[in-house]
Amino acid sequence: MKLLILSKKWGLSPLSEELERPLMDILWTKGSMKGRDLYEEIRLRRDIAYTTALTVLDRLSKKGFVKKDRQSGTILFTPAISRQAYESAVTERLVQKAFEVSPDLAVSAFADMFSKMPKGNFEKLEKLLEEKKNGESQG
Amino acid sequence: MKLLILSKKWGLSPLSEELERPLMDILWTKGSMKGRDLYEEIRLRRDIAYTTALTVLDRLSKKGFVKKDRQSGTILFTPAISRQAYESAVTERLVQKAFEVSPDLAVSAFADMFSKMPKGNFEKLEKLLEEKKNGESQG
DNA sequence: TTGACATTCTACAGGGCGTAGAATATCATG
DNA sequence: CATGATATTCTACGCCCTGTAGAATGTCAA
Repeated sequence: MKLLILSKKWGLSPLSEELERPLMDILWTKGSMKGRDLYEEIRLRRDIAYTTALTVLDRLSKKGFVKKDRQSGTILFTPAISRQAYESAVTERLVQKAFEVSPDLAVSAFADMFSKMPKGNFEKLEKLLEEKKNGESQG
Repeated sequence: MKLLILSKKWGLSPLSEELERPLMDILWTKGSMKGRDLYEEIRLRRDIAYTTALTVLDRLSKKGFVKKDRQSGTILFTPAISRQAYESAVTERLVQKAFEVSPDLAVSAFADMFSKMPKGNFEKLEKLLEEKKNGESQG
């Protein structure tokens, strides 16, 4: 099974770096939090109002990124999707789009990328490719 | 030298598929055109006003995608960047972003991509990688 | 100078997001 | 149960991007 984060209204929305992503980062790091604590945390970095944080958090929940569980009056915010899953979905989308534009160019862009990276990844890729070549498509 | 299509205001703007891209496609295909002709062309696909097409064309020129040359009253619109260059810049950006999110995940996303592709690309990549490995970074 | 045609200006709508005050809900406690 | 503290939701505005197009203005041949 594959998480897609695709809704009618927000086709994958790579979270905005401005506020959404930072908020998710906090949540991903801390696990579950009350709005107030989340606010305290984000406040360390940006000078915004409490309601601003809460509004965005609410939108995030409507987009399916955050789960809200009422714990007697106070709501507990929890990531509805793991950082891993999110990053995975995003990279997948990006890569997919790159190939949509042009497989050839995508391939060279990648090759290029590798020429600027630590050797380690090189072997990693070759290994992955080798696996794929031999057809283990483990899901 | 590397085309970036980056402006203060429009950081790479992958052209919208709605109108911008279709217009550029026409321009890329036909080379240079007068506004009227371009309009006739786009009109075959979408029912919009002449000024709509011209407005978008104008914005495109402000973004640096289109060059406008006045030919006695009438303007000749010409792509300021080739389709190739555009696609190249876009895929590069996409790939780059994928790696920014997570090199590991980017690599597997790519490997994944390859497992669903014609064999040809497989060898192509291996060849490219081989080249990079041996350090020919031809510009 | 005028009329036909082209280009530019101005404007609005709609969606996303940051922003936050107003309104409302929840709950412990008196 | 009423109240006040605290939390959540509603409503709204601004800004940006893009599609949309009429109004205003420019260009040129006749």
